[in-house]
Amino acid sequence: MKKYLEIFKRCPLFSGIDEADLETMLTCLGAKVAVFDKRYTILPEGSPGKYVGIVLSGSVCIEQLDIYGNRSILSMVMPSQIFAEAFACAGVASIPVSVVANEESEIMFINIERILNTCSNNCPFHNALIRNLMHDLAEKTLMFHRKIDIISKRTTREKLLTYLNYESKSQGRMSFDIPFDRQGLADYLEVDRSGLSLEISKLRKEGILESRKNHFTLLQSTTTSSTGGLK
Amino acid sequence: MKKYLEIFKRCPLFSGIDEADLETMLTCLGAKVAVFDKRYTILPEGSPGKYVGIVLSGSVCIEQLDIYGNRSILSMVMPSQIFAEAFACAGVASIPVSVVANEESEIMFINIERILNTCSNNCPFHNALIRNLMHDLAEKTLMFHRKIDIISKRTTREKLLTYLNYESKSQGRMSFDIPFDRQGLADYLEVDRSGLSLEISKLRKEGILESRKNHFTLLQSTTTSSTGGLK
DNA sequence: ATAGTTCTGTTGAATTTTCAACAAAATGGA
DNA sequence: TCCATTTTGTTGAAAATTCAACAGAACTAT
Repeated sequence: MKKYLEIFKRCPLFSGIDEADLETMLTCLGAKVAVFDKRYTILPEGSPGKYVGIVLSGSVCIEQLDIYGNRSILSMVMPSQIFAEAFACAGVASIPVSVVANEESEIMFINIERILNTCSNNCPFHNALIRNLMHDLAEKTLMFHRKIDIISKRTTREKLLTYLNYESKSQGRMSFDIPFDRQGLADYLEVDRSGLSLEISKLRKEGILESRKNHFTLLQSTTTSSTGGLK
Repeated sequence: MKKYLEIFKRCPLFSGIDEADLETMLTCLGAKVAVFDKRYTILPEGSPGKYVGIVLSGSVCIEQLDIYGNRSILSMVMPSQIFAEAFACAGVASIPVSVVANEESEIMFINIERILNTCSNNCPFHNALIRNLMHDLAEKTLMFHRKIDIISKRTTREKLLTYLNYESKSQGRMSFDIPFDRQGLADYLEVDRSGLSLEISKLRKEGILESRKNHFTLLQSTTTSSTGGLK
């Protein structure tokens, strides 16, 4: 477990927990680690919501397939972030999404019961973990607010620019990578891939952005949401 | 406070708290009640995220206006439900939504600090409240999953049917009221109002549903999401 | 290096949405 | 009850999206 120390330090679930206590705590929580190949479905839709997942390396994709096979991406989860905690905390019988490895990934699982129920050892950290879960869930709610703000826009262009502005703001620069390929970005923005490619081309020709693969550069303070945003 | 007892009993924030302790607890938490007229903006966008709101009567609308004045409705909050708790728990400086009274409404506010920080009286209920908040936030996350599932559909018809199916399932009947008027429903589904009216007419003519004002009846097990859903 | 596979950008046609405008219906007060 | 206001349904035109198909680029594995 030593080798994941840097991950644990940044993990919202463990914030405020003393490094020295981590190992005993993880043992007490019955944490298990597993490795998954790229594209492996870690938790298929319908799985019981019993475990909180922690990405130790790689990345996973929270997605949903409709009856036609169209994929909707809810979020990407990067190292040190957690997933499926909402289903676990709400105690849902079967989760409404799939969790898929975006690349080879190491994942740690903790049974939520071990977190919520104070154990026989009277470990002192349960209350801290619950507070951390509460804070994390509040942040996740904000994340969904942003996602809804993005996909509630009526055109592909507006969705894309709103997304890129959020990404730019959160990374603190005008030039940044995004964690999606084209199809992935389309599935996150909930639009058609070819229409998205077309729109990116147009924006490039209009001098509003530059892009190369999954690297984007915004060329104007295109604050779609305050300056008036380019028609 | 006595007259709100039934509300408090059903409020997710207070679940598991003994009736007899409610009054002292609310005093200790510094809970304040205020009444707002229909259409009054209870918390404008940009307000500090300091308070958790509890709807005692009436209903409020969590909404967002874009630069063109288009309204997006995130959710309706009914009596005994709470709102703005995610902003409070995440400690955001300014909330990204407005909270508007949908009708004359009585609202109770509690400063989140009073909940999170154990007070000088060493009140025993802080841990219970934090657990309740955690659970509530997990449920809110599920609510947003449903909302995203709805608005990620590509056509107005699919959005509407997906929404009505959720509503039907959650109310446990095929005939039910929804908490929106036409414009409100359009703003929740993130579509054009006139297009929505048109689609409702079509569905009625096709014998898929009946509707009268905000009362809808689904005439087929239109499980848009499992049976195949009508073209 | 090469062959096969996957990803990305382009195009045109069909479908759907948005927008504006207006009439009919419903609502709320005086 | 009647008037004024708000809400809802309809329509046609313009704009945008989706869909299918394909070619070129990029990537993988041998």
